[in-house]
Amino acid sequence: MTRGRTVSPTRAAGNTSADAVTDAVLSASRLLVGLSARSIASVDETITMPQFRLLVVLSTRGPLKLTVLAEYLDAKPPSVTRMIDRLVGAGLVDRQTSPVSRREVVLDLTDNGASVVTRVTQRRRREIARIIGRMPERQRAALIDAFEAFRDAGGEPAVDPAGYADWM
Amino acid sequence: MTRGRTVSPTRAAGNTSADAVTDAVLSASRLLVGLSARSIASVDETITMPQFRLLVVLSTRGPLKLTVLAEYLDAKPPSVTRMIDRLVGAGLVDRQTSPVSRREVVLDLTDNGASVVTRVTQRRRREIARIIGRMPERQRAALIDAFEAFRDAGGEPAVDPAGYADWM
DNA sequence: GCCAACTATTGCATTGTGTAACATTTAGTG
DNA sequence: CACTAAATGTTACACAATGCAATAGTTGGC
Repeated sequence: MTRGRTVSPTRAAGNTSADAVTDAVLSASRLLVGLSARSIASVDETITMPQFRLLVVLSTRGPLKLTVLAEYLDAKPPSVTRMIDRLVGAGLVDRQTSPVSRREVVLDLTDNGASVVTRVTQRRRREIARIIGRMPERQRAALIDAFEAFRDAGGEPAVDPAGYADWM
Repeated sequence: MTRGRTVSPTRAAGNTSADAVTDAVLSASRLLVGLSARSIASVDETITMPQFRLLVVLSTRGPLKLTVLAEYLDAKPPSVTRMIDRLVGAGLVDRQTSPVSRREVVLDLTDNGASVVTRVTQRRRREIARIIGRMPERQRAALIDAFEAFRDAGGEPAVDPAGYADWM
């Protein structure tokens, strides 16, 4: 009994524009994920993607207590406790008991941690700029418009009240 | 010494269109990743994203031996061995000693595994179609064009010779 | 003042990941 | 043909990320 072999599952029977969009976004995602990983590695080989994402959240949101940080990361507190353990060990995050409540802790970037975020971000931005530079001029504006439309249609807040670029 | 607090790191000083593109693609990625995760969960709560990705590779490429599968997944053989252990245990993958060489194994989807891929893919496509349906008509074509241009500028092969939609 | 709720941590389990060491099998070479 | 080298997959060990359950300490309400 031989199962039919499709060239690509998303291009199988019932092909709609959903497939083309999926492939397009997925390709772009692959590209950016790889690019981000390389940007991180170029600054510090030992920092993982989840760790960098945590640093970015602290960078954008400022000092946070653990439960709030966990919410932003969409993770559970135990996970975050352990990640923080490692990042404190690496000298990238500072953990202090809250001055207002002794059961809370306040997490913040160290200068070192802030520096990592800055350098990785700059690196990534440079790489992306290089790619955009190779795109046809006409496409550049269209790219942003189209994807913002997609994002809006998908239900993600058009503008995050607090600034929201912390995916990785 | 107070570190400056930027609203969004990618929008910090030196703001270029790279930032807008990054945010746009990252938002779209977030959207699709979440959507994919939900599509997988709706079919089988126990299947993880890396596992599903492996299933998709087997679905698109057909039976593979372990080292080749590992290459497609950009992973090392030991990782794949263990993932396969679990997927064989779950009845989604079939592992056979190769008929041509007794040191090779041939991995392939079981009917059950193929069914999972089909159902998750359909589900995901349906969800994406719903989102696209909410987009302004004019944007739909622009979306695909723009992202293909971005992907091409990023160096990813414009058309994968063997069909290449196995990101997750 | 005591009990309930909150906050973070620790214990335990699972998955994914990698490097190094290993066993088995195949291929090549003299 | 015999022996060695390469290929192939697995196992051993280590570590990051993740979650649930249990726990310790703290705070707040009544």
